[in-house]
Amino acid sequence: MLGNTPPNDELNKPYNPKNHEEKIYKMWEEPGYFNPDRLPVGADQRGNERGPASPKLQRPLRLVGDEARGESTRKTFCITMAPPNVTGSLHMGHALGYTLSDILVRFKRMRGFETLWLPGTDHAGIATQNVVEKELKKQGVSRHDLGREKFLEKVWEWKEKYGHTIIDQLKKLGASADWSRLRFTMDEGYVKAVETAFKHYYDKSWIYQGERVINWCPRCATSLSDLEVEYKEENAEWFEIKYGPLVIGTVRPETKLGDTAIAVNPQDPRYKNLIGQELEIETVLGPAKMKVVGDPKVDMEFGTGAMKVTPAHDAHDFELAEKNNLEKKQVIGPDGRMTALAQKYAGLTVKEARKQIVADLEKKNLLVSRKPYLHNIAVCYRCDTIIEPLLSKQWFLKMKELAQTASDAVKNGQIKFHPHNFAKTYFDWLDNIRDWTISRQIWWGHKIPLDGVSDVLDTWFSSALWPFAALGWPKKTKDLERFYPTNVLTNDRGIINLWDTRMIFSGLEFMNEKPFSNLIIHATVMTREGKRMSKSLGTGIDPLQLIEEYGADATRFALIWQTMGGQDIKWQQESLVAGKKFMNKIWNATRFVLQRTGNSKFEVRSLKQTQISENKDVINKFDVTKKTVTDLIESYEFGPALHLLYDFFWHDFCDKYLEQTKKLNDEETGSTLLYVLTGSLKLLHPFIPFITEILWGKLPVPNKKFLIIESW
RNA sequence: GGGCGAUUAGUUCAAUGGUAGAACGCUGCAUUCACAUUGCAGAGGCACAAGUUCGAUUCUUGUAUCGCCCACCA
Repeated sequence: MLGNTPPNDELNKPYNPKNHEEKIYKMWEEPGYFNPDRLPVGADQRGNERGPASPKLQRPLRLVGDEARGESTRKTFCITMAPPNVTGSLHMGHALGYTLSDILVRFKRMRGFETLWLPGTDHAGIATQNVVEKELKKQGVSRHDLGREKFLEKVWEWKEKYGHTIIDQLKKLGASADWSRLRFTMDEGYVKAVETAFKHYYDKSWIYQGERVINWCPRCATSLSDLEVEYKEENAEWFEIKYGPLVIGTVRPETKLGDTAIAVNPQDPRYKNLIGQELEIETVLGPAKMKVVGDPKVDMEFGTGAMKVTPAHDAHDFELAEKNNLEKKQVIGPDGRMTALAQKYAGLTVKEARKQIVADLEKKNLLVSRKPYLHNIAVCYRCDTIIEPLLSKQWFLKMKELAQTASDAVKNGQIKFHPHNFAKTYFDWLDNIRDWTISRQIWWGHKIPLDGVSDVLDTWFSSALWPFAALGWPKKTKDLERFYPTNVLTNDRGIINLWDTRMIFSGLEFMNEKPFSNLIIHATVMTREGKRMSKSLGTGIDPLQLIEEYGADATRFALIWQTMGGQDIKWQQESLVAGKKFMNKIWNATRFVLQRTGNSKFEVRSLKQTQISENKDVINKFDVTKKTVTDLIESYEFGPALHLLYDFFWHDFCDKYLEQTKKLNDEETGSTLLYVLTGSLKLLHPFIPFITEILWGKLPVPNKKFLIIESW
């Protein structure tokens, strides 16, 4: 079988990953070792051969999938891969997260579990639509020129062409995911899952349509959830404006055209006697009448203590208006321009209107003061455009009960966060939950399954179903039965509430069972200075370049080497050097052992009778190391596990024992060398899979399989 | 504003209620017999203050600095 042969080139002096990695990956993938249905079972008793592995030594695979199911008693282990965006390319955060998953998956596979790492990609609504729109723009075409149907065709075309980029990159990293099960959050079965989920909520009356003030991105022309809004500091101006007998402050004078009331704190001695009165107020649009309402949320200390109420353009004011039955005047439209209600300002952009209105206020002698003011502005997380809070009709999902079940599942220990601290982020969000705006006014996404609605669902609505939808739900598939609930999920802390929380309540709602037992929140890779890596700031490091230059093993080594107890990694290029050197050490130690044991009758298993105390020492030390490393991986302490292995292999095995054996030349030392080396390669394999597999192929081990499927 | 975490060698990080370790870097020596991507040796460090303790880098409290998350003040 093509690619099923270990590389038979000689072990040249310097280790060069480039010569090997691609070949090795094919050797794993083609026989189906990533696929739990095609894993060989049990030990093969046939061979007594020693010496380097030959392809003949590979025994035929016995299937453990559907065919052997009845008799299979092996336990399963499943991770559903956090599906990267189809628009994505691998960044350091991915590289770390996926390496961690791969370590666990390889470890469990070697421990004899039916192991599935289920991969997929996410359609990433707004992100993907933006990418394709940008492409079209180069040709001078907008999506509106094309129309919805044609535009969607273009997006699919784009997806077919570029959507696998990140998958190819994951393979370079060594990810042992079962690509034969690859899913996409908009593939046929997944559409069915989303529809089923929507219908379920709808029938429960948890999905409703309503008019609310939502976050609106004028550029993307869509609503956004609170979690999709980011804040930026901006130097603005603070205006104080005469409001009849009162003075109110604002940074956005243009929204005052939509004011329908004034709010004061009922405790405020200055104003409380005004509550309930209707004031005659001179505005830039002439005289207006405005009611004064009392609300304890008004901060007496802030500004003048009197607050204008703009129900159509502020979420809090909206609530106030609901409570007090106030009129809602929409003066800014979805295009970011003033509406007809703004009268003479209609058609102006927000910015233009502000300038004009301030000038008019001055003319009318209504502007009391203006001064520089530093504040936070809300911007779109995708395109950085300033968010306009707008009154808009959207679909919402009621969160109260879902939040409760999600909260309970973590409180009662069904689902564990690692590190546990992050559960706090989760509880805080759930405790202050608001209904989820699930509709988006873009074209690329899951259509809301109701007649006559052109909106699509928030991307996260579909991702929320991932752990079971990717296993086949709503169909009752064997995979679903076999692998759900999954064991572990790994991702960055940035999406705890965007994604993890929503998977948890979705799993509990649709499967009556948690989606995973352990949630590993991995470190964030920062720059050496401790700043966020960001493409736009040019502070990012491309893991593919590292793989190209140092090899996947050294890159994985460097990532894990720096993953210690703390949460952030300040990326150090030096750990790559350490990794590269370590690879070389392993390579050469193996060459040495082969020189000592090649063409001989050394047996891996004969060493237990050894009488030589030096041998005992190294063997005992190895056994302890093995036990500790196993425990560390089980408790997700990957960095310490790797440090321990490094220390043992380099300083105990190479520096001490290997040097000693140069003076001796008997069978016991040869066997001991083999015992410790082969054992070490196994322990190292999950971390640095390529080099260990190559070297494994060279060692005289009886009944040898590929290392990836050897027993731990 | 609220929360979480960090502060240890030149740098990035460990460990620890009683001699503080690693990697990379640095200095010296050695070796070409697995590896110069080497070996051996060496220099070099617990943010500050108070408390608990026989004893604190470790526990408690406070201060300072830094980072991250959440909220968002009209």
